[in-house]
Amino acid sequence: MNHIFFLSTSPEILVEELNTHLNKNIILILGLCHSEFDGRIKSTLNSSDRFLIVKNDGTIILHDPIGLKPIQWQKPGAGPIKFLLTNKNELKMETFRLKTNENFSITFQEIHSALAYNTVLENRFASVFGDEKDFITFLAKNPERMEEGLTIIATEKETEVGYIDILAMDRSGNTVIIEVKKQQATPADAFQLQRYFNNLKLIYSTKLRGILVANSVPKRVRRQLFKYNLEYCEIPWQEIFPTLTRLSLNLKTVNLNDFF
Amino acid sequence: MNHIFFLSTSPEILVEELNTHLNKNIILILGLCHSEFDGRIKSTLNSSDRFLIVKNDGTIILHDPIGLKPIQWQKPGAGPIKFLLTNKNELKMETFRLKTNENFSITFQEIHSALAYNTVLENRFASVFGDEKDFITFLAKNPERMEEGLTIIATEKETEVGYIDILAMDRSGNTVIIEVKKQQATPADAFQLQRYFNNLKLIYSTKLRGILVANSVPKRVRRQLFKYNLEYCEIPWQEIFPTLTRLSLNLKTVNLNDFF
DNA sequence: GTATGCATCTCGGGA
DNA sequence: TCCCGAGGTGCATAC
Repeated sequence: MNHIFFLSTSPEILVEELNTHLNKNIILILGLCHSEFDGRIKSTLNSSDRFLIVKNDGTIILHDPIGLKPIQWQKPGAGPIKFLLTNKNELKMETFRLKTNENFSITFQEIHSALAYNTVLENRFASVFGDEKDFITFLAKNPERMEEGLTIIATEKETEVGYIDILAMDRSGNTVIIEVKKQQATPADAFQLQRYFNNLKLIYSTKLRGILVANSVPKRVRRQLFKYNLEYCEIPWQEIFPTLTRLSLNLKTVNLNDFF
Repeated sequence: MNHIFFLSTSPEILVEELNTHLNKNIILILGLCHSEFDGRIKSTLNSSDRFLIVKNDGTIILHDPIGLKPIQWQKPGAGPIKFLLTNKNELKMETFRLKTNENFSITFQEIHSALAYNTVLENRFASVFGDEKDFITFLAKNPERMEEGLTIIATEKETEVGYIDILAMDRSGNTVIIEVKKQQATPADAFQLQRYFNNLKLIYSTKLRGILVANSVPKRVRRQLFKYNLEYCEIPWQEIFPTLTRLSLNLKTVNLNDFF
């Protein structure tokens, strides 16, 4: 059973209500507010109609009428959050995070609407398919997509300068460093490969190759790779992975049919 | 004047109401839902109590009861968004972004609460102090914080391999490349400096130094820098800048340049 | 429009 | 805990 609590828009009443709901029920407040965050950065907002969410884990999210990212926020785990009345009888939220010395305060000059609610059914499981790890797994199982005759040695191999996505060996016995990017390659990606290459070159001398695998590789990045004797391989993962998910979904159906 | 519209929790009525509010008023729905995003990645959520925001610019934000980041979302500018009834009489939201071939749908098995509101006062101005640019400005005015006798030559200097944060000259006439990070340095930051260094080495030969300025520099990054004859300088910007903001607030009438 | 780099990045994994 | 790198990164800015 879920409960919604419609709260008062009068600050004096609301502040009491909020302090009973805080950390127990999720709080939503719509109103005219100004605010200030002072910590890792100092950010000041003038009066405007905004929308505040306060979750039970201490998450604070302040939204403007447009845009995906909140205009100000606080990560979970900071607290304690305090609701109080200013000497002008305005509702004020305050919080302070000791570790990072962060202050966050919001003052509501007007409350348009406020409510609290609790959730009973919380199923936080999310299945995700198609991230870089899935791409690496796919490539490790299908190395011929990159080059014939590749043998996978390791994935996520740790080195002094970072983790190498895939380490392989080619037909000619060269060790091959493979850096994988789901998206279009950037100059920074090429430098990342170069970083691994330079580090392992000290060990493998000339028997070493480096390949940047990406959804696409712009000319600028190709030239850069060429300059350092590195290679690239374009594999359109963004086209491949939807096909794979459908295949896996089809297989799941077959398994279910076996049960009936 | 601001308006709050409390909407029906009956799907049949709600779907009509939502289609009148869509793109005009911000919509909030609390309910039990499952959902799927299929585009750059495939993400599936099982039934759980969640909280949906639909803004007028097409932003869609779906929040779990905990956590800062939405569990699923859509950036502004995609649309069109559609609300409809499934054959089970459930409220369903659908949207499709042609350009990136992204599908996003949310199905509510139960509506706990729904409302819409419009905002009149929208003052989106936010003042921010303390980002990397401010750090660079501070260092350019206080080069002795990094090293005695430094003369600033340029900031944001463009090169073939990117922008150099600060270019300076030391007492001995060496050109100094300075890469600035507000936060803890990462191996990638060290390599970025190395990029600039290698590029300018062709011009300045041995009369060139590189310094990574950061809030802190982990040992592994120090070793990496040392290996390539690069240097680092730890400056706790996170401690310095709140002092600066307070000074500037107290002394607005005084010439700030006196302090820098 | 694309390219580039910062971000109060956030988040999760691994040592 | 710190460190490290991916992200449906988002987002502003420069071109």
